[in-house]
Amino acid sequence: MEAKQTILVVDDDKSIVELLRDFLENEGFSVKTAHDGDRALVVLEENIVHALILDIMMPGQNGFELCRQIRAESDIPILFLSARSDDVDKIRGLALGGDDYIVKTASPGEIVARVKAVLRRSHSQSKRKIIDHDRLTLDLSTREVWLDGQSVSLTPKEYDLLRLFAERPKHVFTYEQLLERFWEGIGDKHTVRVQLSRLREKIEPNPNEPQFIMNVWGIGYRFKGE
Amino acid sequence: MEAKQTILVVDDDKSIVELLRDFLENEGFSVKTAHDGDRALVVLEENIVHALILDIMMPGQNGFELCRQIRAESDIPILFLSARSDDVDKIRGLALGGDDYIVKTASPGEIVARVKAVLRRSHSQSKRKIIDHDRLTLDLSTREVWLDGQSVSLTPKEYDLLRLFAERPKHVFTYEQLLERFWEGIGDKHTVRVQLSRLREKIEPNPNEPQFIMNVWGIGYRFKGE
DNA sequence: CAAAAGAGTCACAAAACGATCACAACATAT
DNA sequence: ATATGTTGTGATCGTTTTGTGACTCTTTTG
Repeated sequence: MEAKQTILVVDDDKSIVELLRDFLENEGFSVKTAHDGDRALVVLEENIVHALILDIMMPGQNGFELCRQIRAESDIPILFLSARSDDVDKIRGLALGGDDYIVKTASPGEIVARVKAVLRRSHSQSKRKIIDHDRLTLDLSTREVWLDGQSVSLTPKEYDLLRLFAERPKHVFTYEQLLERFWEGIGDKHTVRVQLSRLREKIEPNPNEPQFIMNVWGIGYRFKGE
Repeated sequence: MEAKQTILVVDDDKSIVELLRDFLENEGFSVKTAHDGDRALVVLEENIVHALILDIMMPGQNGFELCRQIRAESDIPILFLSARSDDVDKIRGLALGGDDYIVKTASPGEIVARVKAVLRRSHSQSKRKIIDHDRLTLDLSTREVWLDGQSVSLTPKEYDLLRLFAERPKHVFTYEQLLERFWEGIGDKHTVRVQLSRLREKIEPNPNEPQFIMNVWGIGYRFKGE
């Protein structure tokens, strides 16, 4: 008894739009359409849309520009449509969280599969994964961190490190493992130490007596147990 | 009455993927496949996968990057595939817990054997790798040690020594073997004795009458047997 | 039982390790 | 272009670990 999911298809080529509408409606989706960027923005404002299929190459305002505007407002997953597969790299660079791309020559089945996959991902992501260690809380979907309910602002690397540790409490990570994972294997232990020092300064009530990230002499670090 | 185990094979080379599928299905595994990292992530979300065979060199997002993303989410064992054996060192650094690697030239039988080994390990590891000798307990993944339930803090060398002994109770290690293994062959018996003296002080209820690490006159040491 | 070799302990110094600061390089946002 | 934030590197300082030498205790052996 699940509500229909709504997909917005944006393409100046009307035959493609109608083709996609057929496939998607067939699969039980509700479909909205737009033939240019401005129209798309209007539709987005007037409807609850769960995902967007967007042609990159459109006259006037192109797909990338539109994408940026949308992204400023929401996290809705976007599936990029492109005629040639050359653009794929560009799209990769642009792609965020739940995004994907399709070449126009893809089969109906494949397109529908991608749409479903993208929706599933954004779904499970919106279920909000949270890690909680009494005083410290991480929200994995928003990358927010709180200490005693107080929001803490971390840099990307700080957050990534903390998340790894918090997800596997008590597990000891060696310097080598951390370097491999966060520094592509280049750098030395010192880099790790400095980074963790900075992280501690932000999340440890008293950095001199760490409560969360403990050092394991000669080996590496681990997140506190119990 | 055991459920089939599912293996995900990720490689851009479709012929290799199908080859592996044949071998593995033949052995009673259920096999999923993906030809790039993004697809792999989707498959992982949609299925219960017990192990992953992953090509390191793939166009676009490479295997290391994918591995990192997966590792952020789960502990699933990963078997790395590589064409050349040069990468082995890198993989070693990256590998955690139950991981392993295979060169593409390996025989079908070998590959299947590795998969099974890795699954066995991850199985017994999820039960946490622990060595227990009634009064003394080691947790190999966190390097923690307890004596009568009381946590004992050991230095790296102390721990490494203890672990070696505890893993092979009753086995006699000569001074020469210990020096070879922990001191790169340089140093003399005296060094070993001092080190073990310190270790005993921490783990022996009464260091004058050792319960765990016994001396073998003129030869070396061994861990107690019953 | 005495001598010799092995084993254990203690104290001290050298070495390795860890934390932090300051600054430069780099990236990002405005 | 400027300002801001992030990250890596080098220098420094305090701490922990570890090797060494002196000394004592124990076991073996003749």
